[in-house]
Amino acid sequence: MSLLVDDDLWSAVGDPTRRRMLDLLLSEGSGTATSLSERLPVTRQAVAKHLVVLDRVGLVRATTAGREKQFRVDEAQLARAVAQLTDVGAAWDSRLRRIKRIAETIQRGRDTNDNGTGQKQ
Amino acid sequence: MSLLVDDDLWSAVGDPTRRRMLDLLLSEGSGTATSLSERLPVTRQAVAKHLVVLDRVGLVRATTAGREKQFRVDEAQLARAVAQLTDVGAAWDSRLRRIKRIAETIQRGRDTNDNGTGQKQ
DNA sequence: GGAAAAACGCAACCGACGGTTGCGCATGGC
DNA sequence: GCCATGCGCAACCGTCGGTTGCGTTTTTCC
Repeated sequence: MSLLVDDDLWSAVGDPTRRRMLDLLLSEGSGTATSLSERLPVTRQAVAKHLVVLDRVGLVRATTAGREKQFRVDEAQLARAVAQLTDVGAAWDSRLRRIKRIAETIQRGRDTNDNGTGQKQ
Repeated sequence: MSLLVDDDLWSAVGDPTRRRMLDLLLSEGSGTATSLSERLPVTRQAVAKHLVVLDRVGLVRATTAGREKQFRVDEAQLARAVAQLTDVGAAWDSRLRRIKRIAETIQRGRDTNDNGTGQKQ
């Protein structure tokens, strides 16, 4: 009921650029700040900042090799993020279903003159 | 594949305070900036700003009655947002599954020395 | 009817964030 | 050894979430 959501994880995934970065890393296996920036509409420095954020919440991990720093997705952590997305979605969905069911019941019943919905003043 | 996500809708839902506001509006049916702010750790003005954002993307609608401005969730639009959450989640989930399957195949086969996944430099 | 209170809107301000430009430093190829 | 490549650090800018302060309108109540 209380939707225990890790706000850090969520907000990490909340940024559209970071989502595209995760998409790229997933589809290509790994990438550096430079390689990712070539496929994104932002500069390398912006990508590097996002990588710091993603690393801080554990969604990616880096392996330094010489002058290159390869990043790849931490699959377990991304799975956790996905679970949170679907959890919140499911919670809202169930509430919406319940509301719709109640609305239909009222529509059928018409015993209560409690003005439940869109009554304009 | 391209995950056509409405960034405005997503970012509206991306903020934790706005998520809590939607939760409150769903569970209580409706609310004003003042009533919501009493149940949130932020001021009325902050809530009012968030309501503007939510209204702009169509997630809530307002009905003014005298000095009060009642907000309620637009269920169809929230349903769209939920669909986007689950879509992105499903896309990542399927990629994760595919990666895991490939990893297992490599683990079993050991014919390719193409270092596809978690090979530490 | 008039004063106080309740609800709202507007504006200024502040810190954090996404993004850019510019520079310096290390590593690798020739 | 030299130069290109990749990265990190710092300064700066606009936007956003949040606050405080003040003014306006509507309701309440004597």
